[in-house]
Amino acid sequence: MHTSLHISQTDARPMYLQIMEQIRQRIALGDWQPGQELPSIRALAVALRVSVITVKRAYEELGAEGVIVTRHGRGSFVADRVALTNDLQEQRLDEHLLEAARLARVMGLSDDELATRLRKIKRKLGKGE
Amino acid sequence: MHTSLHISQTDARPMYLQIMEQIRQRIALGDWQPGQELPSIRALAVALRVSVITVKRAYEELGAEGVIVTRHGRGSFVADRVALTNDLQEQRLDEHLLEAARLARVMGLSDDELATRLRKIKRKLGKGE
DNA sequence: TATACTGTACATACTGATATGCACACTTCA
DNA sequence: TGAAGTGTGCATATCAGTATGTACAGTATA
Repeated sequence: MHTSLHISQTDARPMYLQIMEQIRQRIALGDWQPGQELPSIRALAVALRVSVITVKRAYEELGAEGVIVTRHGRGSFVADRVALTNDLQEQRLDEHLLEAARLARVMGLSDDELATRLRKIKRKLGKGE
Repeated sequence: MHTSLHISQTDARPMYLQIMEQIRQRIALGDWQPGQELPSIRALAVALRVSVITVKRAYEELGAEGVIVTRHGRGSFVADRVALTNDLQEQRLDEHLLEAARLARVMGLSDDELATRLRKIKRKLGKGE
């Protein structure tokens, strides 16, 4: 199954978030298909040199988001219809973007300046955390 | 001087942040003028029923932002040239962009997708109002 | 049904952020 | 100079988030 997920020690974000993100990405890329079984939490824990519980937490939250489905004693699977982007998150994203756009207009920022600002912040985000 | 700052217990954000924000607002509104002395940390601590140290922390961070200036043994004062209206807006803009970037990453959105989303929202904003 | 896989529950440890009290240092001015 | 006002340093308490190991429970199948 060559999971090839990995934990970055230099990444300040919690491990369970890193795991969640990489799984989301695998699914988004079509690398892992709907219905397909995910690595067991034990197997993944060993591969990542991380506690079972940490993987469990990642799976739990992905389950709550509807990205995967977990069955006691059976395993975890990519959800059939993957609402990969949570509606709630999408709504929050738009709220922040809208407020940002409003402020930018008030401050007289051009589209380019705003876009540049966003890029800069994304860079910092990727590096710092 | 009727400070009339207050701490909301129902507000989940830390007290020192609430204090910072209210002081920024007073200054932005011109309620507190450049050079004007702020309440002493002790006085404010008593008024807000909060520890001296909590107020100190708020003042420290406002000092680091250049919004106020603190002199040992003298007191704290509104900074002389407070480009606060703009700084404040700029800060809020960055906060929204940062949160948007965070969400986008969590949702697995690419840079392009995020930028497109922002453009779309800006268009709608320009038309609607 | 026994075995070897699955996931789960729980008690605990560690860390960083937040909030605190009190003794101390600086400044002003009567 | 001393009293009364400023801010500061430090040791500590509390809490939420993160991470852990191990004993337990469900499922499949030889």
